[in-house]
Amino acid sequence: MAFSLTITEENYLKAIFKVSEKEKKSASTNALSKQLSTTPASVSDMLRKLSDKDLIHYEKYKGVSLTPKGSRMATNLIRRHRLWEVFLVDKLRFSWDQVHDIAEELEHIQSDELEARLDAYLDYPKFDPHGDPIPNAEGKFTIRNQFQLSDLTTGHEASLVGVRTQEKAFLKYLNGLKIKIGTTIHIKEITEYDKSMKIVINNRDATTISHDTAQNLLMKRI
Amino acid sequence: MAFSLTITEENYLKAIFKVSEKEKKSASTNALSKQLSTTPASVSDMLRKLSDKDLIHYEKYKGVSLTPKGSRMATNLIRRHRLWEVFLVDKLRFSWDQVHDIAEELEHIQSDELEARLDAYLDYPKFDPHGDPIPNAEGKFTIRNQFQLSDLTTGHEASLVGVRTQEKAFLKYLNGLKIKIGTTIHIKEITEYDKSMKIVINNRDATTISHDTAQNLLMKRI
DNA sequence: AATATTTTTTAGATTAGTCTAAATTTATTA
DNA sequence: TAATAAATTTAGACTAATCTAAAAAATATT
Repeated sequence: MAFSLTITEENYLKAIFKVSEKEKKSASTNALSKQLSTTPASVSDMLRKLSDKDLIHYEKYKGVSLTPKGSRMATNLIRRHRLWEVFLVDKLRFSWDQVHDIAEELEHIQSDELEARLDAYLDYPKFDPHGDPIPNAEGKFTIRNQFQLSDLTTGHEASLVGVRTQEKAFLKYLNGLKIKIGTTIHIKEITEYDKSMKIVINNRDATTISHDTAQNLLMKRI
Repeated sequence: MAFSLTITEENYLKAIFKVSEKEKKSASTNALSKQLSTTPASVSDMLRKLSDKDLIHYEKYKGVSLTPKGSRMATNLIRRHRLWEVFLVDKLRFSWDQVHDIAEELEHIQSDELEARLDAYLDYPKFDPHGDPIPNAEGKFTIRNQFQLSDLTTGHEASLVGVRTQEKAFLKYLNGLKIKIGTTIHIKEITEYDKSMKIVINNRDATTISHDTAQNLLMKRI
């Protein structure tokens, strides 16, 4: 029996998934309140509710983790979110910095049939427009060999497969540099004192990027 | 300043629009409670709120009508609903009896940009999969010369442009008869006592339909 | 180990949307 | 037109999600 959650409950599950993934351990009340822009008190309340529904493992003062059931629902939301992002970029020609908020709403539309048909219509994409993997219907993520551009040394080149942050300002900055998924980056020089990099983009434009930027670019060998 | 309403408020506006249109006058509390499957008490509460926001004209015990502002919001919801239905049928290959409930959720996604891009992607459709007109961005509906199949006499033929009800059972019945938008119907015979009609569909299959069915088929001359 | 600090939970309130039951207004009909 | 019925509104209560302030537990520090 497919029981359904409120949008708020769904957002809590997603937040728990994200925080646990980032911190590599159970999520704290405080971390969740930050992720969700609510107060810790609200989080405590909701954790009790989600626990009653068997979606999370929760012991007071000990942090939370998802049960298999909660995890399935969270990955399904991520799947829907990323499928909609592909739709918005590939079909409706939105740019990659415009799609997050809209997909944040679209992911809550309740229909397995819609999810399946959208997936087929988009030709079963494995990655979203930011290079993040789209879990399959069973919740499995494709793992990819990737590394930060900042890990590369002078003279080497690599191809962009993803970004580590989706801040709009960052994505727009990349637009300006004509850097997108698939773009080739060649490292010409690394400044020693601040690790900034002189790079060539797609064998055409030369520019210099900060270490911070280089850390946010996920690459694969060509 | 584009202020936004809750999904519930939006649904009330749509209900008021629909009831007023059907009854050709201001909507009563009871009619709205039926349309929305709530109690009259809930409707009274909400009417006060919508009135405070200048979305409806409301005098206690006198029924309600939409203000220009409320009307704009209602027609915009109808526009979005119908655009999504076109998407679901034309692009995702849903059948016309499956799309209402999903569009009912999709219409509430808040993004003018999304609406505009979807419209362009679908090539600015003027009618939805049930033949209902899609209002333009200014809220204007295309008016069409149409009549019920039941108004036609023996020997004449016409082409289906819409349906008067979207009950799933009715739409599925039409699927079974291979009747859809654009289908040609030729009237062979009308039984006098119950007004049932012997018809030929697309110059191929002959069948008999009830007067009730004939009243729900909207046609245009060929 | 005792104290101070941080984190988390509880208590009590608030808002949106809903309900039932009672009160009030409007409409119908005898 | 007075009585009855129907429609509508109000009163009071409930749930979900949130908040602030206070209490309690866990962690860090001296």
